Amino acid sequence: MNLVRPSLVELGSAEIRPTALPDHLYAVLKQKILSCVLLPGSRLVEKTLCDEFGVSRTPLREALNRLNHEELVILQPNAGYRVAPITLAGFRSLIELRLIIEPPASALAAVRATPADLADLAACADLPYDPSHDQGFADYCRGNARFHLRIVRTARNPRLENLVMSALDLYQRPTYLRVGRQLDPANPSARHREIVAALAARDADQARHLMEQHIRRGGERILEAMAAAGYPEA
Amino acid sequence: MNLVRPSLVELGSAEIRPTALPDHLYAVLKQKILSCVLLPGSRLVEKTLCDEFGVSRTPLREALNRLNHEELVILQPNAGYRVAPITLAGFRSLIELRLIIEPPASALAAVRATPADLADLAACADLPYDPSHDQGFADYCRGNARFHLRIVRTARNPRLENLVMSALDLYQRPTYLRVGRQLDPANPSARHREIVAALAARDADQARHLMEQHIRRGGERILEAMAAAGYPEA
DNA sequence: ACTTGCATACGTGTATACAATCCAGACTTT
DNA sequence: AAAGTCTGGATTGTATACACGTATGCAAGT
Repeated sequence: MNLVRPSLVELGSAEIRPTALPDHLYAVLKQKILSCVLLPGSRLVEKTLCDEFGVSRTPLREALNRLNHEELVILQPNAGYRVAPITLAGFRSLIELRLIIEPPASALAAVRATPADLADLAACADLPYDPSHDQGFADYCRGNARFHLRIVRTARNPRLENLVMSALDLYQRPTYLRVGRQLDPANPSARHREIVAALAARDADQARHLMEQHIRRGGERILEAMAAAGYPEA
Repeated sequence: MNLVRPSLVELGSAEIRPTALPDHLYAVLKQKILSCVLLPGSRLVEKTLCDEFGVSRTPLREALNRLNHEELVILQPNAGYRVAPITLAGFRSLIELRLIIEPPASALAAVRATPADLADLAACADLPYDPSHDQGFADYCRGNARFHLRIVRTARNPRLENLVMSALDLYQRPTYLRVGRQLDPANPSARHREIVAALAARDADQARHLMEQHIRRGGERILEAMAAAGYPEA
């Protein structure tokens, strides 16, 4: 490698020693895909990316393989890579997954939350919601994901946490494409606060129920917007 | 590559064209790890494995990376690979995951099952249970996994299917170590048939409930045996 | 005897060269 | 003119050589 590695824009995080090359490439590519800087369906060529990042094919291929197994890029053997397309069926299965995992995880969180968790969650619940600017919209999306992830973390099961993290990642892509952006009715902070209140009251059933409603409504809204925008079924 | 690739023992499956090298290595290593031919904690060295399989490091590393991300092997940077250890906490989180996913998936299956699904499931429900021989025990484990996977497939959500597949894989390892083998009370075929009956009756709630009981009991039994066998908490 | 420092060997991390495969376009043939 | 085939280029798949970091064993000093 003969190029200085560009430092990953990492908000707040210390980033002491330079990240391992494949991890770094993975993170950057993933960010570009999730934020639709690399559009769904666009072609990815190893050589081109190597030149762009100033690395050889070996670490890059490791990153692409990882993205491939997470279904963010598609690799047709001996043919090439493409950024995974966005489909209605794919998004539906994602909503279904979230509906299965996050409500029970919230119920667990109601049982297992410490006072520190609750304080943290209360701080995460309120989101800055300013859809008039791109940056404001992006901040809102990240804040929303952070809240949901923080809930699952409170359930104290690392497997669940990883799963939801991955699901939220995939979830952000249609959102970033501004599908359903204008349809956003109101800031979901109110609903978030209700959920936190249920956790604080140790009301597992209520937490489960509120989370289910919350995810279902948001998912249906985006799904409708996607259908209206003409995304393919599969 | 100058060596004939050993064909993967694939029961029934056609295996038309030779599998891609990394996929093949991944499958073989995974099988060895899950069946505890490669014991938890044992060291894996790239060069050694390369010689053994007659391939170069590139495709092998791809397989190891995949296993690493699935938490079947652990890689400490610049130090080496080890087969992931088995811990009580890890297994507990796995049970919790199955308890969250499979019961709702069964409920979905009750709604979405076709007559063909039901026939298939009925055929999968009965397991050959002969714990007196190693082979009989292994067959039982595989049959059990196949049944649970067939249920989830009936839910018609590929994401759920992949998740449960991965969870069942990890689940088999403690079982293969014969932990809790002698404690096995009876063939679970009866419980499986009850679940299939609930699906056939389109009784989603009953299917969910039965599946939850089934997983909880099996999990607790293995967990107790693991604790008795002295597996570490973490 | 125990600790500390260094040298060496071992194993992973990266780069690059080579082989196999697929696709596109042009040419030939019917 | 249409269809089939062949050839060239592009891109991934694999192998291998080199660079770097880490651990281990030995020796010297306390």
